[in-house]
Amino acid sequence: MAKDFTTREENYSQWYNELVIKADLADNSAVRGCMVIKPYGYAIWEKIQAQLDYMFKETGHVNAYFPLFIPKSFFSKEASHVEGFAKECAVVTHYRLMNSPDGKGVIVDPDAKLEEELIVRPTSETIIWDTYRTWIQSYRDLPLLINQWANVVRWEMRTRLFLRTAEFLWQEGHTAHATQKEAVAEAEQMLDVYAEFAEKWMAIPVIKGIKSPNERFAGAVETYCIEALMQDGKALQAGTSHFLGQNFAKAFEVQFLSKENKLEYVWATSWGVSTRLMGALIMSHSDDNGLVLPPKLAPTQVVIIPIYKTEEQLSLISGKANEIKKALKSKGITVKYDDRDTYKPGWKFNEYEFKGVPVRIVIGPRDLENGTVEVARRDTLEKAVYQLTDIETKIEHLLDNIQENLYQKALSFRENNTFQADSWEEFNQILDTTGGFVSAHWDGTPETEQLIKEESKATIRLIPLNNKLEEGKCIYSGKASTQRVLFARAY
RNA sequence: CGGGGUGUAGCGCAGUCCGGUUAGCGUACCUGGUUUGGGACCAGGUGGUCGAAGGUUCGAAUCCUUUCACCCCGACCA
Repeated sequence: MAKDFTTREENYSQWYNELVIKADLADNSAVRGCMVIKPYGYAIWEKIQAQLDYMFKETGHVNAYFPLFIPKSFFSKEASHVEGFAKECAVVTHYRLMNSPDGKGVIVDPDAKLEEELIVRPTSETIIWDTYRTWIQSYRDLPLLINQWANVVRWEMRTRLFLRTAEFLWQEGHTAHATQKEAVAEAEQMLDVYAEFAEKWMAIPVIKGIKSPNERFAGAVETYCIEALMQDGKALQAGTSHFLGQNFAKAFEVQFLSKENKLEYVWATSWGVSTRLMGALIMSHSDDNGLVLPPKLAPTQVVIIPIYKTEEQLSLISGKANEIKKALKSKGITVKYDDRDTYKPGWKFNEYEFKGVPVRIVIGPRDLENGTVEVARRDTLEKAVYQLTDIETKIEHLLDNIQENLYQKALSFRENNTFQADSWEEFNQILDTTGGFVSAHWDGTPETEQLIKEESKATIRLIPLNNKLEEGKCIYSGKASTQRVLFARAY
C-alpha cells in the first residue's frame, strides 16, 4: 500500500485526484481549470496520439492545422451549433496591453479593441467549413479526409484533471463527402477505429451506439459514440463520431458540381477524442497501489532494478542487466535500467509500482548465482523467478498476458455491472447501490428522457448499434417502447 | 452561479478562538558516515515574513475591513 494514498473505497474522487498528481501525470496550473500535463503523463498521451494517428492515416486521412481563433460571426451561421457552445466560449476582445496609469502593472489598452471579437475555438467545424468552401468545387475534390491535432477551450464551470479541463488537447477529424451514404459510412468507420483503439490499446471494453437526440452533438444529424464503464459505476464517453448531414455545408455554402453537372451540398462528418481518454485509462485499471497501465501504452514497459552490496556486485549485475535490456529491446520492448545509487531498491519498487510500470525485473547476487531474475507484474502484483534463457520471449508473452488480463478484468467488471431494470423503483435502486449500466425501456420522447435525468441523475448513454428490438413499457411513463437503451450516471 | 473549505518552507500540516522572545513539526533537499531482496539509519545543515491590500495596537500569522486565488460538492458540460 502506498503511503498517504486514499483508497477507492474511502473516496473514489479523491483517489483519482491524488493518483493523477502523485503519479506525476498532471498538475493544476496557475490558470483556473487548466492543467499542466507533466512529462510522464504527456508520454502516455504521445503513445495514444501515435497509435491513433497511425490508424487515421491507415484509413486514408491526412493532418492539417487550422487557427486557434474563430471570428465571432462564424458561430451564428449554424443555429444549433452556436446554441450548444455559446455558454462556454472564451472571447478575445483586445490585442494590446499598456502600463497602468497608476503605475501598478499593466492594463488592457482600451484603444486596442478588435473590430470583430475572436472566439478561442471550442471545436473547429465553423472555421474548417468556411475554409472547405474554397477547397471544394467538384466531385473530384471529394472526399476530403482531414484530421487536426489541436487544443480547444471550453469554459467549464467545474473542472477535473483530464476528465474535464477548460483547455484540453484532442484530435478532430473533419471530412467532406459527395453522398450521404459515404458520409455515414465514414462516421461509422471512425467509430470502429475508436472502439478498436480503446479495446486493443487501452484495454478498455466499450459499447458502440448512437446518442439520443438530447445528447446529440450541436449541429449533428446523428452522433455515434463509444461508452466505457469506470470502476465507480459511472459511465464515461470515450469518443464520438458525428454524421453532420449537410448542415455545415449549407451554413457555409459549400457546394460541388456532381458528375451529372448538378450543384449539390457536401455531406460532412466530424469525430474526436481528447485527453479525457487519459482519465478513462487511469480510472479503468488503476488500484489502491497507484496507476496501472496497459503495456501497449506504458512509456516504460519494463524496469530493471539491481540489488547489490559492493561495487563489484553492481558491475556484474549491470553487465547482466544490460544484456537483458538489449535482448528485450530486440523485441521492441521499452526498458529502463535504473541503477541510480541515490535510491534504495524498496523505494524504487514503490515508485514504479505507483507509476504503473507493467513489469519489474530485479537482479541481485542470488540471481547471478542461479542464472535467474525476479519478475513482478503490476496488474496482479505477483512475483516469480524466471530462468534467463529466452528471457525476451518470456517477457514479451508476459506483457501480452498483462494487456489481455487488464482487458478481461475490465470486461468482466462491466458485465457484472450491467443490469436490466423493468420498473422505475428497480431502476433507481440499481443506480443508488451498485451503479453501472442499466438497460431499460424508454418511450423515445425527449420529455421523458429529461424527466428521468432530473429525477435519477442518469442519462441515456447510448442506443446500442444493432440493438435488439423488444416490446416493452417505458420505465418512467409506462408508454409503449420498442427497445431497451442504456442508462447510467456519467462523467 | 449556489453551498462548503483552504491559503503559513518544494510538498503535507500545527499555531489563529484567547495578539507578546528568534514562527514550529513531518517530509523533501544538501553534507558526512553506515546501509541496499519492499519506501534505511545516525549526525549536522539549507530553506518561510504567514495569499494580497488597508486598518486597530507599544506589538499582528493571530483582531477588523476589503480583495484575490485555488480545491471540493451541486447545476452545466467531452
